Amino acid sequence: MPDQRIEEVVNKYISLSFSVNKIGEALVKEQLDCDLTSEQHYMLRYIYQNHSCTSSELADVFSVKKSAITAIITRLWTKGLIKRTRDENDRRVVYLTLTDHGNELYLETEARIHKLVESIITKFDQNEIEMFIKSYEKLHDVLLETKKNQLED
Amino acid sequence: MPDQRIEEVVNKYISLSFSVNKIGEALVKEQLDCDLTSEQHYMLRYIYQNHSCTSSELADVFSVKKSAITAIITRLWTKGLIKRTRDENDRRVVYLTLTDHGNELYLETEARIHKLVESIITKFDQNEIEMFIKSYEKLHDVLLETKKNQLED
DNA sequence: ATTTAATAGTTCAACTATTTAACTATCTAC
DNA sequence: GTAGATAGTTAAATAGTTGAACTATTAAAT
Repeated sequence: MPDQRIEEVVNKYISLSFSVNKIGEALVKEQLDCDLTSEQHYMLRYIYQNHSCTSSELADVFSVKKSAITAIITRLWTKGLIKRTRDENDRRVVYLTLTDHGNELYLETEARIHKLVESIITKFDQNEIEMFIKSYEKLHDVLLETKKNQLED
Repeated sequence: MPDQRIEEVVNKYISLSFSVNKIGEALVKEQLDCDLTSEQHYMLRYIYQNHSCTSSELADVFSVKKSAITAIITRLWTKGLIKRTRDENDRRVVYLTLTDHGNELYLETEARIHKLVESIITKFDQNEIEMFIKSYEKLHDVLLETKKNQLED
């Protein structure tokens, strides 16, 4: 690829990713309950999908410090959406799981978000969206790799 | 597309977009000066690309309320990175422009981010990245349309 | 011309998210 | 047993965001 085209693609990617993210987040936020924030929802999502997880795991996945996770999960705990359980073999470790209420709320919210995303996905033809997802997955892998390389610096 | 596959694609899109955004943002944040936040940088970026803009425009582009913009631009103003100029024909309107310092800082930072994004983009073959960008653009258009439709509700 | 309605941006208070630094257990390695 | 490392928490400070109210200012209606 000629250098000039790379420059254009890079610029386009930066602008698109910014805008897609902003609008995407705003649309998702409208599907949330008034007392659940976007970060909180994604946290419930991760816990739901993994049945249980630790603060360190969340900190890694969300690319933030452990103390940020503590603040968010304390709010979720205060709302009765998650519970904390100490690991019996390593008392430093706390497992986070969803309460019944947390489970219900998550599922209701996620259903609304699914509907939203579905309305968007179905505007693409099948071949195009499959190719897009495949490249998105590759992008994800490249970003993960880049993140790991920078951690080693 | 069969319903089941739609469900899979939707779920995959939600997970990927969350993760790509989180990691992408973390990587970008590492290219910033220690006293410039991600939001502030993107604001400088928008002002730079448009030479001048209003708070309302920024609020629309960033999908936030005008008061959020006021808070951010006041911080940028305090740092000497932008200036405010009242429109002479409509005294309610304030135009935001970059100062020389703001300009310099933006360009330096953006160069580092470009390098980062370039290192990622060049991991794709030309055909794939061109197709990806094309679909990303379409996604952007669909999201914009969806946002507009929801504003009318 | 006057009044009412709408708009741009600001202010304020409250809340959420994030960081850093320090801390309290707890575990691991020697 | 001691030193070092780790998981998660605490506290303070900063940034971002919302909703409500506000101050001009402009536009529309009367």
